[in-house]
Amino acid sequence: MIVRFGYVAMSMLVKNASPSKTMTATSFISLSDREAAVRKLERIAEENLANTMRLLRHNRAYEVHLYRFSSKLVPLVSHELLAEWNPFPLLEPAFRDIGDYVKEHDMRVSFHPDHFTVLSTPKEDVLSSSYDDLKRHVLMLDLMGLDERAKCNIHIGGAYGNKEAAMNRFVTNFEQMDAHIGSHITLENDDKTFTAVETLGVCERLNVPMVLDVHHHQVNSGGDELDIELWKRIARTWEGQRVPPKIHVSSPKSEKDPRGHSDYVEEEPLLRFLRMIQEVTPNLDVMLEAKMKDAALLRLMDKLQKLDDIRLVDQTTIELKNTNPS
DNA sequence: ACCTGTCAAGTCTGG
DNA sequence: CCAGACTTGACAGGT
Repeated sequence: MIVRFGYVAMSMLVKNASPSKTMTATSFISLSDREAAVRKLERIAEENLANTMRLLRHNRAYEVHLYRFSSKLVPLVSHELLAEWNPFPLLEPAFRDIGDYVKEHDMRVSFHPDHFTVLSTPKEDVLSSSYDDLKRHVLMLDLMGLDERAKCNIHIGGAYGNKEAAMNRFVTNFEQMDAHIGSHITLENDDKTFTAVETLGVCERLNVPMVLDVHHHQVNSGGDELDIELWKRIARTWEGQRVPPKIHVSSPKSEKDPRGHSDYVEEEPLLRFLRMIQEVTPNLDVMLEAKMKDAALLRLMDKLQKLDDIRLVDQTTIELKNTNPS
């Protein structure tokens, strides 16, 4: 089994390379020259895209093949103050450069729109801004020239006191969307509301791939065990996709705060999972969600490479050998 | 240079 | 019905 690892948005190793710089709405308003304020926002966006390129070069140097873009590349873009603003023509060359680099080096990239993108909502205005947000994320992928292998990962959303109704609303609202947008979406189980089994059910209804978050399942399992049969169903949602299944891993911050994310990732729970699925899954991608980002990734690789059943393929890819053929 | 409070968003909880 | 918690990285203003 071949497993690749990646990290989210920002680097702990590359200094001053934030891809998420922004401006507050308050300070935008406080600038008397609106034209100048908009130009400032555009400069920040260009800086975020330039830093994203720096991070991709860093990823190439460290042989990191998996990366999630920041969802805050363009500051205030969804704010009502800037409803008339369209910065994308200006930013198109920068997006294209990023996409060219991703394709040239065979990287797998994604977005994770923030948790206020909620397709299960009963509110018309929330649904409308959720559509806008997804549209904008897919537009950015389009500007990069990336196809449906590049995903926007979201959660089901709120339950509003009735999970069944909320899931049905999600399905209906999803089906209303342009199929092009839908082809870029993955669904992930969350840490409070929709469990892995519930999320999987929605994925199967919509024929959408599911990103399993192992940590979320630990704190919000609904009593369901993550066994090989459940994994086979999850893996099946990736059939026909041109990318391997992806999972998220992170470790609990503490006993007091089991849902929080710790700085680094414990290897033992991950290894148990990988050893369970290795016979049915030849290729897997693992996104680390740790506070220490790429530093956590390198530390995990350092620990994994010492194990007898693991061989490093490159700096962030392992081969897990099958030591239990039965 | 560093520290503390504030900011974006939607949902959920408590009062 | 409304205020506050939740989450996260970064701004903003202070020392």
